[in-house]
Amino acid sequence: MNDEICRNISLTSLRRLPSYLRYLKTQRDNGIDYLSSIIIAQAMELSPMVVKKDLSIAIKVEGKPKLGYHVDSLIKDIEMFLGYDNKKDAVLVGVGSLGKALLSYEGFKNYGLNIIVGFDKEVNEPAILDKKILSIDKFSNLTKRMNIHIGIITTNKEAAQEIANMMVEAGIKAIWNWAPVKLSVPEDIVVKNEDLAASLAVLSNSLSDHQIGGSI
Amino acid sequence: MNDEICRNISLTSLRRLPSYLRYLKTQRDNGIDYLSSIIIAQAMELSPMVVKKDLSIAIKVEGKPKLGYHVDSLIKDIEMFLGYDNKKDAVLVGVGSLGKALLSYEGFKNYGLNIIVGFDKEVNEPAILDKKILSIDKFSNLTKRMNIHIGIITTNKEAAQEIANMMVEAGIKAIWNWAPVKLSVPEDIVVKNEDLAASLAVLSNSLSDHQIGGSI
DNA sequence: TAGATTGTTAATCGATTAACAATC
DNA sequence: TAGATTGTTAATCGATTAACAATC
Repeated sequence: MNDEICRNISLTSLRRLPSYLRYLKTQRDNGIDYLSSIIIAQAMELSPMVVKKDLSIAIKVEGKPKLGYHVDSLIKDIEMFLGYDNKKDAVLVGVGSLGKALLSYEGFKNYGLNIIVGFDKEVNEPAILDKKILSIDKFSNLTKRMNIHIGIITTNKEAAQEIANMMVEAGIKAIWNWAPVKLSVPEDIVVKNEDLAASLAVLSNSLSDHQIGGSI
Repeated sequence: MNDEICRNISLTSLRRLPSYLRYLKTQRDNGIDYLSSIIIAQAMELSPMVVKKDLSIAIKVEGKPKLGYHVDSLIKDIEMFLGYDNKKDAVLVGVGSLGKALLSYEGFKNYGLNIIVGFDKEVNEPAILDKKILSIDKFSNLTKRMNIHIGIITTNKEAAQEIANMMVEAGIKAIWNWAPVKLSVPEDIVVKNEDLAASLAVLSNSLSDHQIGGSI
């Protein structure tokens, strides 16, 4: 009766989309025009059902029975869905070794993310590759002026909450937090925690005696 | 009838354990002796039920009705369960900016991981902090001799598969892969992919119009 | 046309949430 | 004892898997 019941986009599907993209691009570069869910599933070690469900959330150009999915269209659709088409600007605070690593990571531009500048308390070097490093004093002003909505925190855990507050004040809407703390932010701010300890726990567990059920 | 049916340890529970640990340690340092699931849940923005279920997978010393959990015992139990008690040695291949960041990340020692050495094709500096950097030629020999079972790949995507093969040959059992490729390894090798693109997809999605249901 | 693969609807499975007896 | 909080067993919820009609 109600057509507006929300489309079921699962978090796990969303997480898998970037890896489909990687695979599809390599196949496109090999000159492949069409791929079936069966082939994709084999290559990515998933079941064809999962592939079909996942792709269905992003797809505009439907697959063709017997042929499969048109690779070029599929890539475009997924990129569109993931927002890789319109580059998103981000700022980073905390130019330690991790901050430097993210600032110099070339891959982000493929994913629609553009870290335009790094901030730190002390500016020891003027830039990392082509990214300027500025004093934290200039954060608010620049972020507001450039209307930036994504902030990346790579400070130590002591500074993280303070930086988060500053980000919120400056109009940041989404925070990618690499510091090992739980940030408290207003409800409308999205926080994605990159928890190295949690990753490690999963890996470590797989080497121990008491093991969780599924695959990682 | 069958007592041996596997205990249900969920992946999500496992991932949350490190953050309990962080919270419990701060509270212990504040001089708190007992904490109830209700208090913990509030602090971590979970429901008390989730807390009780999560803790129950790791716990040896039971909580006390009316009082709650004994913080010290709880910390010890979780650390034991996560294997933080016996430090695990790991080796890292690919001393680019990301590799350097991981080599110099102080936090790992709290999580029972000890990256003892970094390898690269070209050795531009002899060490990062106290971690030696060695030529990749020495990988197999050293890894076998020291009987190391965890390998971290922070190379570019072109080199990753080759390095994975080398690791497997040298007796590595678990691989933490930061390169954006799907590695193919024998079935008994555990691979944990750290997929920056997937993280970013989730963050990015939250800023867009078509949004997934749950919280991140 | 026959065979293969699609998108979708129904069944299964597993994790989260709720309910509750046990107990300090 | 009464109240609070535990651990556990049952109900709900959501995602994964299976089944199948539609179609190229």
